[in-house]
Amino acid sequence: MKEKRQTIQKGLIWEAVSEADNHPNAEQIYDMIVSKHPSISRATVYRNLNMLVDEGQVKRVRVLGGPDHFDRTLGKHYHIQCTHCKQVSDIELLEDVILSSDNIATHGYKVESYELVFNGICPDCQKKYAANTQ
Amino acid sequence: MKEKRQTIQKGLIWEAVSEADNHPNAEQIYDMIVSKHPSISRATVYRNLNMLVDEGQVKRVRVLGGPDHFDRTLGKHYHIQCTHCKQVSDIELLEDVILSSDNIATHGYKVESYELVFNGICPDCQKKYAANTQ
DNA sequence: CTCTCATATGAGAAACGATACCAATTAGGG
DNA sequence: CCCTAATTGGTATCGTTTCTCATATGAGAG
Repeated sequence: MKEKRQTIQKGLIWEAVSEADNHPNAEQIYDMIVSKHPSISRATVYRNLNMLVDEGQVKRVRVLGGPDHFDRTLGKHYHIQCTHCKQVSDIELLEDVILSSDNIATHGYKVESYELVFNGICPDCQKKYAANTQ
Repeated sequence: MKEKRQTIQKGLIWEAVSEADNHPNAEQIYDMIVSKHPSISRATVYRNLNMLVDEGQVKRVRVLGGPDHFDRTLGKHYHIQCTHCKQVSDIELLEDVILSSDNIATHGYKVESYELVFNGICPDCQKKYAANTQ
């Protein structure tokens, strides 16, 4: 029974996500790899990212109205995206949001999950805005 | 000073959102209008939906990994999307989630907003699943 | 070590949602 | 009833992602 081969591309993609500390998106991961392995295809990056997410090795960070980002940190935490530079960062809730099912009027829905995404301005962009008025 | 003309297209689009009780997306709104006004263009639907959102006349409901939906209900509430049929419905939190800034470790970010989107299975799809095993 | 073949890759096309562009139309003030 | 800037319809383009398919390759069998 042959399945799930270990390829050098998959290794490189996992490595890229693991080394990045900035929640890269697929394009950024492609850019990180293409210098070492110029023949890699975008399709391969997307395919393997999906596999790695399915296998639970990396986490997909969806944001609103933009490409998915990918996270090496697997534990439960939330994310904030800079409205200017689109960078994604971790964000922690000191007191976790508890959304128990008896706090939701579901109108017959069976609630499976929720996603909580923050938007804001990152430290770098705050500085830029302070310096010059744009 | 000429600005913000009232066009029949804009009227039809507002009407469609107002009459729909199912948080339609742009394509569904286009479908609703095209029977009465066959010459309308998708571009006009997108343009006017953006205008109506800017003017505060309808609310944009972003979901993760799918087209935006539009809501005639303007007050603060949340949404749930069916993972099967992609239908969007209102959902109310009996006790509102309070995300005060001193409950968030922001790592230097200036938090502006957050979006909370639920996923689940709608009543119709629950029935379908109960009936036949897929 | 080689053969085999199912799985993965690379390259490009296509899907999909949304926006940009531009010539033609039109709302609505004068 | 004009005039003209705002809006429209049609199409091209964009950004992100998936699909297709011929070629290449990992890894188990011999």
